Amino acid sequence: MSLENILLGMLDKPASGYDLKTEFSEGARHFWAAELSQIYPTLKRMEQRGWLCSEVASSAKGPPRRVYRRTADGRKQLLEWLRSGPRMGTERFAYLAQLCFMHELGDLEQTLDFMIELRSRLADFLLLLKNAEAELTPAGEEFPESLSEVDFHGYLGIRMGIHSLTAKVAWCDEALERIRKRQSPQVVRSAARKA
Amino acid sequence: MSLENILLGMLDKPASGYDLKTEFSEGARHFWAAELSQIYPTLKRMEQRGWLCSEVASSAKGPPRRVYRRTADGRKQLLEWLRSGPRMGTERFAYLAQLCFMHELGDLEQTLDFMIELRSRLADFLLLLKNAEAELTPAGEEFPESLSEVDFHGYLGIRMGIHSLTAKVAWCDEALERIRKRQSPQVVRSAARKA
DNA sequence: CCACGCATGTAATAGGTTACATGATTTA
DNA sequence: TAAATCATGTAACCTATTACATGCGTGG
Repeated sequence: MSLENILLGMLDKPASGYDLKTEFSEGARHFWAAELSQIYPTLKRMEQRGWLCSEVASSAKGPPRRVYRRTADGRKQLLEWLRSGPRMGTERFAYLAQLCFMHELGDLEQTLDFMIELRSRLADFLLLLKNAEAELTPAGEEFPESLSEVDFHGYLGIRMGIHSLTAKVAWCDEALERIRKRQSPQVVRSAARKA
Repeated sequence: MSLENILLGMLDKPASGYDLKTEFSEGARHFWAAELSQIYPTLKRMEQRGWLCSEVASSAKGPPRRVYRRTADGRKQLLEWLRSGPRMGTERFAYLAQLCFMHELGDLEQTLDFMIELRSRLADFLLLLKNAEAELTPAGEEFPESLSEVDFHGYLGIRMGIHSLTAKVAWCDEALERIRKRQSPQVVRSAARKA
């Protein structure tokens, strides 16, 4: 199960369920999503299996926290997963499916609106990743050779996301142009002369 | 549920569960994956809800086929989904998570092997999409304006996949170079002079 | 005192995978 | 006659989402 292994990977430092959820939300973990209601039972199950251990620590603000750390067995499990080769086939793009069937609406205007909204959402996400990248990038140094092993791998992951999202946003723009051209060829041609 | 709506979208022509599975596997439906064992019960459930109707037809080869077609209610449901705006947040990239935690192995050589394998898998998939694109592309015509509404939308979807995968493969190459540079800076620098 | 952020969880339901079970027809 | 392709499904299990329920501490 991927989530279990991802949590093991994130637990290179002790953390509570709440901490882990925060990490998922902050965009650093752009490759996966999980809700608290899934994280809590998963952590409990992993502890029962002996991959984690936990202790309750009182918190400055709010109720006491259950802090997890991974065991030797947990780390062993993580390494196995890492060595098992790239796990593919979990990709699912509902929005692409929607686009492909959009012709059923029989109205290109709605395809256009859809693509405008999609572009905006993808661009927002891209910005998030670029911020994460900026945090890793120290100014005026030999880069990325200067990074630690941990940050170097994080950097590779973030860059993959940035490349893919940049390409998607660019394609949204091209698609928008094609749709507008299809709607009214003349208008777009004169707009193109201005640009 | 996305799968239900996707099946509704695919059922613009009558088809059996087996037919639909074939369509998923052939790469034209690169945005989603589903197994037969999920498709059959889903179709049954949708028929009970009145979104589909079915009849058994004998087949030339093999046992008789249950052929589904969508009802007016089914089409209504599809249109609602299409009008609900882009469905985001279902993306999950297990392989990116693996890459980010790869430092735990403490051996860049394994990161390298991982990226080589990943690149090869992504490139294979890209080829599949390019073939699908070629099937839509008639030679020497006004393109894509000449396409039907259905094919135009399919074309947009395929192009999105091609753009994103091309970017990912390119990033694999850049990542491989960075990893090699980190392993042995001198070797790569002399190789770069040759190129 | 109320809203907000911190912090934990459960229950019900929905969605998805793997393994199993069956059987016809065609091609090598 | 054995393997491949066509064709349908069930059962057990695992994974994920949504809604609900609880309660502390701080700042306005």
